[in-house]
Amino acid sequence: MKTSTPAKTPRSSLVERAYRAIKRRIMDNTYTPDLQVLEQELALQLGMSRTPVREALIRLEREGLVEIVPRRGMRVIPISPDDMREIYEVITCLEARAAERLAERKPTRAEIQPMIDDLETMERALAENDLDSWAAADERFHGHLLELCGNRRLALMAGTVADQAHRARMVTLRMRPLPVRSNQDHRELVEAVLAGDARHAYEIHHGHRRRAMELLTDILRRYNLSRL
Amino acid sequence: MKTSTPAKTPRSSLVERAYRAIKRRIMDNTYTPDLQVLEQELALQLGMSRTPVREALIRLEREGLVEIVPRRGMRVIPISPDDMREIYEVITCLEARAAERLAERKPTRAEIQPMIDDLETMERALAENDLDSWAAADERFHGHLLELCGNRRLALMAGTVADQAHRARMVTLRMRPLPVRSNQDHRELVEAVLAGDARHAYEIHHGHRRRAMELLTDILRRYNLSRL
DNA sequence: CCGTGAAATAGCGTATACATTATTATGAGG
DNA sequence: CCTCATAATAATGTATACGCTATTTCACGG
Repeated sequence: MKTSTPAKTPRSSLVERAYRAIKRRIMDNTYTPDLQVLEQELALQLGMSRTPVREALIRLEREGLVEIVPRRGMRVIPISPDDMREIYEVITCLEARAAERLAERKPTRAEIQPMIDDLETMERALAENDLDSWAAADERFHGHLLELCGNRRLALMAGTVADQAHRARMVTLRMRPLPVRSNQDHRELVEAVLAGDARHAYEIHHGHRRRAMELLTDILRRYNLSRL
Repeated sequence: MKTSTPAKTPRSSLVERAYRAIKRRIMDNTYTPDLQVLEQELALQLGMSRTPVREALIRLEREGLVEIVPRRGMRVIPISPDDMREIYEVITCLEARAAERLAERKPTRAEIQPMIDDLETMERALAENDLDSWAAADERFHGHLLELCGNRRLALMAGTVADQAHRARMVTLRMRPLPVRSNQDHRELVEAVLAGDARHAYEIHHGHRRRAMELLTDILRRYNLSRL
């Protein structure tokens, strides 16, 4: 009988490093949608050969972050108002269900402490007018909601599609009104979850995301940002 | 199984061929979850080198169909009752929204003709007790709903996660009661869509998928199928 | 100056080579 | 016969090689 332990994938593989590095540069807008970056160039910058770079690019392509154009290299996929709507529609369905599911589980305060921490960070950040810190905590809050909801596939998909909108959200961060209502929504969600009121949790979060969608698509349209 | 080929990539690329071939074998249960298939083996069978095989496997891994275990090759991911629940939960949110969206658009009968054709095929198949033909039309029906809903990201995600459950659905096809209610749901959905009644379309489809979820998870549990 | 086609170039897709490392096999000692 | 250390093996992860073809360059005629 073989007592073979499942071999672990090396977390520090070159593919993994390439994936992370390229993804980071996409997220922080180092690579903009008009820029073409060649495989060879990436390989050179990352100090590795084209092979792991290619494999990382395939992952990023599947996540909807880049497009691989033969002979042109990779290109970050730009976000139009319609894309934003598509993305938020998906997020809205999935996260609202996550909220509902989490509330159904009637978690203890300790279990959702990460969300509560994020909530408090957001409130402090808003009071101090620190939008960057607010945005970071907002993303963590939504991430924790997904993590805690208990459906890994749902979490993965919602996270993937949310990442597609990250750059656009950052760019528009200062074109939005202050996220006062957002913070209210977050607090109400936490309360509904703690109360185990699944229906209410669903409704709150659904409305929360839907309003964000309207807000963002409006901004993109108003400022004529069709290829963010 | 539908594999949208990015127009840019030559449809005859080896990666694409490998992807299709391996995916087909997974879907029709040629490769079962316990079977380990090595990269080299796949390459040999497909008459190509390991490189395109690896790239295809990365795609399949991102779609949640296989796991790549270093030194053990690829392994089809088995479906447990909990997995089935996760999958159907995602499908339920997304497809219900797709139905709602489609109805909102108030499409003409001609626009949704593909769905109507599938519907009729399903009704005929059920009358003739041809379950395989029914199942194929059922998949096409849901695929067409997604295609027509007008949100490509939503369609892609729902399709991807639905594919994860394909094998399990096929295996349990004959353990279910006859899909009489299913056909009713489908017809009602089409009618609600044609009437432009978005709310109703949402409710019908949501219930439809939720019932399917309960049915399937029950069957998996009852027959003790924990690694399908 | 502009359009056209041939030649040059570049970048990719795929194959192959190679080093690393987990797994299996081997063997000695108890 | 079993245990543990060590050697052999195998499959991967990554690098490199190479030919194909789209794109660009460039010469030349209109």
